[in-house]
Amino acid sequence: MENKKSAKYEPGFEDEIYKRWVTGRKFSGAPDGREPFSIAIPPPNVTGRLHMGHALNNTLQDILIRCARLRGKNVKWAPGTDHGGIATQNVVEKQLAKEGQNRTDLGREEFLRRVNEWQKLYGGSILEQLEKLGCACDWDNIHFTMDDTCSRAVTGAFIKLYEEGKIYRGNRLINYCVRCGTSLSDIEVEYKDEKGKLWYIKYPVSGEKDKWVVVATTRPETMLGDTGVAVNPKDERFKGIIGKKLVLPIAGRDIPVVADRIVETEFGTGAVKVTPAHDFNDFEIGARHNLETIKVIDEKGIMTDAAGADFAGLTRYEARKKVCAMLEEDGLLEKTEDLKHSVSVCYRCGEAIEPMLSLQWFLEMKELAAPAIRAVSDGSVKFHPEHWKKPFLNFLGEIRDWCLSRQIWWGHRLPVYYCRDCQGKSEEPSAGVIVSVNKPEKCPVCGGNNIEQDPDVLDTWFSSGMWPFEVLGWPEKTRELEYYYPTSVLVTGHEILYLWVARMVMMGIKFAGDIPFPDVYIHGIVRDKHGKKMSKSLGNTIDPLEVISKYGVDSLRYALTKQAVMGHDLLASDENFIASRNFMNKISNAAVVVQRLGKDGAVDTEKLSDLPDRWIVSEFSAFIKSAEEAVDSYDLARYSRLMYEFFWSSFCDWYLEILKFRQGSVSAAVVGKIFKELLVVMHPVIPFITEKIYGQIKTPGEPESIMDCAWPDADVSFPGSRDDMNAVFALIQGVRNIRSRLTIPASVKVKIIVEADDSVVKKLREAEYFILPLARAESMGFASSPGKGTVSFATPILKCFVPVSELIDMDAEKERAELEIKKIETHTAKLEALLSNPNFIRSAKSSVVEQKKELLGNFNSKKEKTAEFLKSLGA
RNA sequence: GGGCAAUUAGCUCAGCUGGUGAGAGCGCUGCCCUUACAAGGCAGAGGCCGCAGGUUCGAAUCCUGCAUUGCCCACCA
Repeated sequence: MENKKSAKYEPGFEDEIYKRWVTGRKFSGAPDGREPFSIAIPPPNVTGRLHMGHALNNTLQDILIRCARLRGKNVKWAPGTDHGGIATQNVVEKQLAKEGQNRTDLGREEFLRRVNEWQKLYGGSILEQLEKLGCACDWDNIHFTMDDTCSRAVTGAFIKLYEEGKIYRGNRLINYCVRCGTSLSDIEVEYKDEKGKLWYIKYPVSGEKDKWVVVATTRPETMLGDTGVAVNPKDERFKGIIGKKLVLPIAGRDIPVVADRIVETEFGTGAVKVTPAHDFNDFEIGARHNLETIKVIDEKGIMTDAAGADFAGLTRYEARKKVCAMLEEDGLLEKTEDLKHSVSVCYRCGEAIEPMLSLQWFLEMKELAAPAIRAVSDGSVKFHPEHWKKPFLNFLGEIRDWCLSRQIWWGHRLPVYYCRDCQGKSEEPSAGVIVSVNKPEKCPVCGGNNIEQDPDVLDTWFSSGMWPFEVLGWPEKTRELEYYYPTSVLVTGHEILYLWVARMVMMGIKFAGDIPFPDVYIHGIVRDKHGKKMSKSLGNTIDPLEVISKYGVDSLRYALTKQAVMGHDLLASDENFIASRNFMNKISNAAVVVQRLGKDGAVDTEKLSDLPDRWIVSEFSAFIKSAEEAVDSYDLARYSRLMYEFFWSSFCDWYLEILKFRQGSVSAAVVGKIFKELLVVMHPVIPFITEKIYGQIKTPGEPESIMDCAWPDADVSFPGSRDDMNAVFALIQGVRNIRSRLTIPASVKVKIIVEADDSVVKKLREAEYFILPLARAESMGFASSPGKGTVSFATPILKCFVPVSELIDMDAEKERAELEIKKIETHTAKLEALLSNPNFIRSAKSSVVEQKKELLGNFNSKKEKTAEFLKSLGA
């Protein structure tokens, strides 16, 4: 105790604590009579490595979980991983490529074996990284979107939807990524602004000399698949040409001119080439006018035979060049213009999407969306912040059918089988289709055994859409499902609102019979210190694990949380982590003081007599209340800022400083109690340091772990204590201000003389034991005639004089006093005007009026006292 | 084209269900290694709260318009 005890915050102790939590089964949840609180983790991809987004997302969840647990709820945080279809397949394929192989070399079975192997080896590392973060996940129940439970759920759901006629197979225009080799749903497509060109091409009118229609296009290579040209029916320029035929250049085919309202007269030439097989608009135009569809680009991005002998086998980009060259040669290329337009790209690899006609499986969405729309509209599902509600509803309202099938191998294979014999007998798309959990022995129609399973797998989002009830055991009617579903809240970023959240709401209502969660807490994204989005290609990523080893997990968690203001992105910078680390250091050090000050013990906080005790207890209660409110409204940034403020300013800067000068043991007991309870309240955000310190200061009868402590009560407070303390603070700060202004060295003690009412004097006497040391004063006297050579200041309830004859600068002091009076006058003038305004008196709440009156009184009182001081200076 | 958000101290951001010397962290200035903490303490400087209107007794806070930035959605051939 006599030796200086180093309390520097040195991370590195966390793993051991985490191990204790796990072996102590602190994270496991099982149904009981308490109120449940559950969260299904947004499952990271098995390929994932912890990034700042994960760190933020999981820290926030962990805070909610730990908080709920401390506040007496039965919590369950269900962890797990997502198989991540395309993403994972891409990763393994890349690895194969390094070995000079590709997946077709291996064959489906062997490839899947490799992915599984890979997944087993690396898939768990993301979860280990969550442990590093301190996440209180229920590790006894880890799920994986391709484990047995999830697979059963997925197949069951698919079959049910098929039997209800919501899943169908159709030849439709879909988005296809030629690099990933699969179709994508419309929301897996991203748009990128690009500088492109607009080519103006002449399409000669069939049978008429020197007459042509000029069309503008950004993709000249698709003209090989043109089966029409469309113009707006109201466009006067094309009145005579509608219904005529044009000769498609290069191909030489005749194509009709049709009128369609979708065509903008303003854009380009007002005439659009129509390629129904490779453009969504064109597809619709084609459908409306019975135009042929000619597929000129295949799934590999290569021109098909239908593109003509000159082009078949070329890539789409080679074809573009050649088409342009040939048009130029024929004099049919009128001009080209630069054009900025948006290009659709694959959200997994960034490759340009090729819209194409393709036979795929779709899920009819309108009916599924309807109850989800209702749930969001009536507030059964709420968004925090609320402004996401509108775009979410908008998405659901305009939802299109979901292309479910993916032409990759890694994923849930469609539970769809084809009887090749029956298929051959009919043109019907449903002919020979058998949807079944297992491969049927024989065809139920023809009895044959020429049966093959569909090679495609399901969109990975289909299985994650069922996550909140999959993790609780659905379709089994488990006790957990019964007890923990719906989960309490979903914590996620906004980038997967449609891709994932919307699907969960729809599937939850459809299959689990209820919304999956009543609250969706949407946080921002973590950017670099310049506000740029972090990306590997920019090289500006910050590895949370590095931050953890450098500054400690708690520092990372705190730094992220304090910035997690609803609706805002956050910045990851060293400055932030350092500030957090300093906070941890302060806590470590405060623990030393608290321990030295002594013992804990039973304290009746309701019978405290010492002002600072009464004050800190009241402040603490107020803090807890605000902290609870903050957590209940998912304002975790506020929660963490509140704890910082209370701890640093109220607890350390004032209370601990005061206690150093207090005799007796009551305060020592109070400080122990409050500090311990403070650790409990801070624990959800900074779990490790609080557990560590708790372990050091806990007394024998108390729980082993801070996780089992009770959340403190917030109902003790002493009404006048804040005012009284503020008055004392004002006195101390006034004296310190004078000391600083006159650069009185710390070693020199001053005398202070106070002029005040008896009641004030009495309180100051009681507080004298800490006023003197904190103001560095040797004595505090009470008098009304301080004599010459003093510097002074006033608060509303007292005047204070500090004799400093040899240091005083009369002119400067006068100036200060005059300035102070002027400042006060500007405020009193405003207040007086306000209070003499009958409208204000009439309309404002009486409490506000009272408050203003008091404020004016305080100003006046202070002004009066300052004026007296000015007078004494001889002004 | 439509929608949403942001704009407050040199920097990064709180505050915004209207109530009156506008807050924090970092940075800056001055004094202090005062036996928890220099990763600290104390005291300061620094803000027409984006611009222009409006509502109100009262606006950083509500409304309208504008500007700048960012994001989302859309059938920009």
